[in-house]
Amino acid sequence: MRRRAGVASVTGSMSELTTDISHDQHAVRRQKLAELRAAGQDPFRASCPTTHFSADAIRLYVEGQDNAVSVSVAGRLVTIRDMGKSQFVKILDQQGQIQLYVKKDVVGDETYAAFKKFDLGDIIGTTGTLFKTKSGEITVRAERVTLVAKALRPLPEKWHGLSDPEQVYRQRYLDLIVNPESRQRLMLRPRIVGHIRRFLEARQFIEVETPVLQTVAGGAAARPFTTHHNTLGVDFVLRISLELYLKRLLVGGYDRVFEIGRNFRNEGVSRRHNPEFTMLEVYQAYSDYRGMMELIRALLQSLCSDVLGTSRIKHAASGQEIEFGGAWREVPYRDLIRTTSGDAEWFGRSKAEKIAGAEKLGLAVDPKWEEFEITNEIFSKLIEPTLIQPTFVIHLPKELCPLAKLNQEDPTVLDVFELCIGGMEIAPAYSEQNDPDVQRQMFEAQAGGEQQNIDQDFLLALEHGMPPAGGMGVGIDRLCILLTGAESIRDVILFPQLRPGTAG
RNA sequence: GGGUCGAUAGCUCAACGGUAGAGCAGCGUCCUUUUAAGUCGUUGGUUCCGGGUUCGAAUCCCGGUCGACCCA
Repeated sequence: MRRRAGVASVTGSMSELTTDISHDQHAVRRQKLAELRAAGQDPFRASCPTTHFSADAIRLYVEGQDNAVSVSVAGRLVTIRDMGKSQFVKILDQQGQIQLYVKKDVVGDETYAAFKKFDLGDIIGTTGTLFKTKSGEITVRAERVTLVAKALRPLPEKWHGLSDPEQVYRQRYLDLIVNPESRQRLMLRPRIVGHIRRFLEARQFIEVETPVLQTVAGGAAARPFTTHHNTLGVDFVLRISLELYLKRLLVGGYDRVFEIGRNFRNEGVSRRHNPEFTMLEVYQAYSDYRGMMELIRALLQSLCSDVLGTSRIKHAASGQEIEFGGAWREVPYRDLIRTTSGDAEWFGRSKAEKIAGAEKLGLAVDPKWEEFEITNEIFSKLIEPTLIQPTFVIHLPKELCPLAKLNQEDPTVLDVFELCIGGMEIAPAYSEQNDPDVQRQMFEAQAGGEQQNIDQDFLLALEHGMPPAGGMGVGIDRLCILLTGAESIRDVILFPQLRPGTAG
């Protein structure tokens, strides 16, 4: 990581007193680069026409018909098996690896001599015909091979790959080249996101983009990042949620709307938290939280069948299998609290009794907390981690969210659910509050003395009339953790946030 | 922010108070269907950084940097 290539050493054992750089791979490659240039070759070509990616090319092979199909492919040289006058090598492209067979009496002496100087890591292009080797691997019999871009640094070891987590994250490109499981996992994410887009578009949802730079960070309770606009002379915050702008669009007549975008929260970094993370938020006018239940279940089940090809996924942390098929468990928040606390009358207890009860359960409780916070500590510490199978926790207490509608039969709870899977909150959804006066009261109660943190423009929009709607947020990173069986958010984010440091 | 653990060759890892090693990669040789290809030879180190203890430190102690895990 913080090491540098050693300087070339001078060895007196050599016949002339020359600098021996044979141990210094960077210097050896620099020298090869200089030789190529001296010979009038371009070690960094402007282009390299190809006809196929690797897997597509392999699919063209017709059984029993060697050398019938010609392809041009390009990629990074990742394996070399040198047998003197012929070599088997493998190149890696976007689709994976393909083997090339480079034979001296096919490519000619001059090309073969040049090819022998190629290094692992170089990017090369080739044209040739497909055949099957005697061990059954479909391979390109190279007729031409060209160096397309020289690599001046060596690749990590081929068998163990790159395992230092710091280097994996800082030099993700190396991880992607040498660790196939990382490639697979990270390439699954765009397929998941693409599927979500197509799923929602098929249901007539409109995708939009709303501001990242905001004057009030609304829609969630989190510390924002602050920044500054020079010519306007105004401080901005980076958004912590998408909610309030998407609801403005409900007012504006976008009846089904969604955004997949980055949120920023100036809080801790952990296995489940990255300072910037991706949320899907979706709003459907004239629906409600129960409509969102149908939506998320259909979405996740279609992801399982269309992208993953299975409805059962191994949960890395617990070792259990998560079953996404069928109907999902639905349970009121208060029932879970009563069961876990072992106290059927929990919600009738005084604050002192709740503190004593929570401590008896082994929880550290701050006496300054409100009663609902003490209760919610039981949920987040003792209940949520145990909800491995998909579970809709419904009817959360009204203090927990100022943006949802109260239940009509029991106005102490909300018409909301929290979808928990794999011990994580995956998707909260609400029947959205659309009464501007109730919304204002909820904001004021939540803000306490910090009235400047209330988004007055949003309340003005509500006064123009917002249709009733179901709304839902889905943490895309957490969903990817779940669907890829990853253990950490850093394994599903290409470039997770680290302290500044130097790679290589 | 607190606790625990970690950093040694380009990469993966040994050595745990007494001459810093191996495999892969590199360099040189043999080999025209290999699959971690094989074969013979060989180079390569500020042991993360800075102090300290000791006759002697990769190893023990203190401080720092970066990372991992747990907790807040």
